[in-house]
Amino acid sequence: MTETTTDPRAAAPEPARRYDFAAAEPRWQEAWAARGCFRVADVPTDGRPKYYVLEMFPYPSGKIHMGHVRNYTLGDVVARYKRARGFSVLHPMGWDAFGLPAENAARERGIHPAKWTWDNIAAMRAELQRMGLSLEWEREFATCDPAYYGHQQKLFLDFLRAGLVERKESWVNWDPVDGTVLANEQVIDGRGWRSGALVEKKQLSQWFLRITHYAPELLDALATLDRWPERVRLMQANWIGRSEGARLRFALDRPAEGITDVEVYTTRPDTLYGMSFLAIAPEHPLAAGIAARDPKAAAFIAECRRHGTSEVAIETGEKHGYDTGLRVAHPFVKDATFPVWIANFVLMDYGTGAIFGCPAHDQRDLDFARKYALPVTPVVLPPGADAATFAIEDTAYVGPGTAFNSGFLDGLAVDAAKRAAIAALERAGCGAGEVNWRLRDWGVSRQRYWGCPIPVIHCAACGIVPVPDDQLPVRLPDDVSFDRPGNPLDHHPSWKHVACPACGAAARRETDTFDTFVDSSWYYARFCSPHAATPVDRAAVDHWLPVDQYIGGIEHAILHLLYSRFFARAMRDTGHLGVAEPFAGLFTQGMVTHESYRAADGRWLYPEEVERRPDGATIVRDTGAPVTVGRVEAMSKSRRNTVDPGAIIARYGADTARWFILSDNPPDRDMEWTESGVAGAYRFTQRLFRLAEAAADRPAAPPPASFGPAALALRRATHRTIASVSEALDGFAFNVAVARLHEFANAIAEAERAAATPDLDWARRESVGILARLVAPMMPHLAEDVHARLAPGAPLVAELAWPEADPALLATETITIAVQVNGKLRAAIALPPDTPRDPALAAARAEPNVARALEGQRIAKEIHVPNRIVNFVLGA
RNA sequence: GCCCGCCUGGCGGAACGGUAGACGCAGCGGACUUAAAAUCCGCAGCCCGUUGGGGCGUGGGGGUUCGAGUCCCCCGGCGGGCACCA
Repeated sequence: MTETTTDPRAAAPEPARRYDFAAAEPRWQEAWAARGCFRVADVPTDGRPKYYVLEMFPYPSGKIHMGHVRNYTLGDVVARYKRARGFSVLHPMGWDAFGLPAENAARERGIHPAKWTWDNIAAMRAELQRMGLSLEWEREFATCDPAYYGHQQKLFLDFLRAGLVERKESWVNWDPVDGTVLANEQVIDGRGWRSGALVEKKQLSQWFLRITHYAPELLDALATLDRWPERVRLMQANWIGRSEGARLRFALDRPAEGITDVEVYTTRPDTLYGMSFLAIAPEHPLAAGIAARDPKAAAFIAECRRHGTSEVAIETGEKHGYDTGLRVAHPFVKDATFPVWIANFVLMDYGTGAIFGCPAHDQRDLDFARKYALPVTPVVLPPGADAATFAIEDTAYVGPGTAFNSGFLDGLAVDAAKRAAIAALERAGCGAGEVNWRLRDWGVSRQRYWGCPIPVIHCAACGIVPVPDDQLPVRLPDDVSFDRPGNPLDHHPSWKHVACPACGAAARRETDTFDTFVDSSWYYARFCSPHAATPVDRAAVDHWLPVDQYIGGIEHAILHLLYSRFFARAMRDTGHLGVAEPFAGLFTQGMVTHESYRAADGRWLYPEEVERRPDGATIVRDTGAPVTVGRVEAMSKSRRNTVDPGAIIARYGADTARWFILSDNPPDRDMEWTESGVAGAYRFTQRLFRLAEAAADRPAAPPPASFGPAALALRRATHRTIASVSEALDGFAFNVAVARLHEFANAIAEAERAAATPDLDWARRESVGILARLVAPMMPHLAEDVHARLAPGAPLVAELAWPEADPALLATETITIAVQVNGKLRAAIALPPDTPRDPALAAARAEPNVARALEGQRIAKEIHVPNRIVNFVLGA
């Protein structure tokens, strides 16, 4: 299927010549591949400056979606543009191929995860290749290939030797029926998504990468990432969460299970006088001690375990507590004691797992205090408030102010009060100032089959024993079954039974696999030398890294990018890399959205099932039944508001799809995919082709000695467009580049209507030739076609340098200046560039409309901004 | 709940603090055609006015400025992230 025209009259005796994308696109794709246009060496020696363009590699779900089309089109524009600008461009592609969906397919449909994954890769590779991306396919790899993950195991072992790996306990969501750990997204209303069983928290011994070791560096280096979006840096800074506060000990009124005091971390030591309770996490050792002799406490803790581990679940869930009956002494107030509660909103992972509650100045504490009728004493007085009447209702006061009701702190501003409180704690020997981090170590253990095996062996005698380098990769076994709950690696009859590499005794292989974020934390480095026998070739990464432009979804703003930044540092400290920051430039694209449609019975409908009638009504195409048009939202299978890129490319061609996706709006915002928008983009490809045909029909001749007004005007438009499109592409304003090219096409069409003269003919051929090269990053196939028509036998556009604007043709003769009276527009005057103040003001006053507005008025001020504006400010 | 964004005609958007609405989509009018499609040309923020022109307008409210879509504060709506989805 190519064109949709089946009307026999379309094949009339003199058919209009049309651009046949279906024939042209594969032809140019083959030409690029045959000439090796996009190939670079691992360690180039040609002296060109390097530029590494990388888009986030896809998960091989089976089909590409519009989000991929957008992501890879953006990257391809950058890659092609930088190549034309003289850079040696590295632009690779691969597959983030481990993950849960493959295991789900195995459990639900009996397909082996490896087969499912590799079949999907083959299908998606073919789809990507039809997009005409300037990728170097010779560098392709998939993370599920032992040739990749073996190197990952080597990196892990190097990290282990460098002290960057730790084994510790952590809490997970446990599905007791399926016998598996659940992702937060698999916990729905407290139940496992598949089994429906009530989820429990369970403690497991897991592998952790010590990302917290780099917390200060990861935070400080954000300031150097000046080509990252500010909001991503902000999100990362908040995630790392450096806080200054105090660690302090509260003495228990009576020891419980050998524990005599509770340590608390607080960022608000200035509010200690507002304390009304102390709360510990349900997982706190003291809580366990109390539960041992108090069945009600044990029941409360068990109840807390039935809720999810996610921050959302903890923060939005109703606050519950259990009063242990224990009390603690206040560090500053003699004889004052406060109750110790176990509370479900206290996080064991942050600080010390215990807090002191100051309800007046912390919303969570206030909610808790109101629920259990605990006292609320304000101790920070907002500026201008009256100490006698200031009271807290439903909202905690967290703003600035001065301490009151606070003994020796009274009258101090918040910051000064914090310092004074810390100093007092240190003098009293019960606490000290401390910097704390929100960032936690990265738990990488997953109890799953379809992931990279963690290369260690557990030996009863030797403990944890790394798999020797010469036994890498530790390969996944192929013969696994998914018919039982739990981890297939653990169930495998023989795989885990191995001899200890150290002592030779019977030992057990680690059956956990890595979090798939590990796979994607260093793939950018592997692409520099994808066939190296070591994880990376040092000369190759030294040449290519960091990635100059990384492009992907904002949803990866925190985890993937932070893990990659960590991995680069860990690889640096183990000698694999010379850089700490993997991505010098980052661009985060918006989502692709579409209207959603619902039938009368509530069933979601695919866009191709509905039709919009001329009167505006939307109906089911086959039945004529009415359709409810829903919100425009992210494309998703469940709402069926998806558009298949394969179908779009088959119907309109890759260039049209690329052009529309670039033209619709700025790339960092969400875009709406519309049928009319694609159709418009398609019309433009045909229009451009017709302009090229018309220009190619003009005789080719050497440049004339001089140009008449029409030819000069066209040449000015041509060179202004070179400048404006270059500027737009440099700034990622691809929609603006598209608009400038539309204007340029309009200018060429206008010139086409003028009488043919040799100078104008020459300018027409020049303009269309330049148009082809300016359009090439976005519509590379059509650009080649047009270029080949104008200059048969010339090099490919993909091999040409970017056009240069002639400065002489960029200068203008007049500039339009706005004239305002009291800031209101009253006229526009045309002046030579850089007209000085006095003549500009005189010309402005001479405008009838301005003169009328100024008549009889006193002018208080005259503003003149050269080449921009004149503003007369009238006096009182 | 916490953190981070976004909001401009019917729609997507453009706009170094300096003529708001470039360009496109949809729409309307015209040309071409026996007719239609395709194509080409033109109109178009809203309101008042025959014209010249005037008023109002960038989610709402306030502020800074000669001048605010743009900078600051408050409010509203929509979206992203929250550590085992990728």
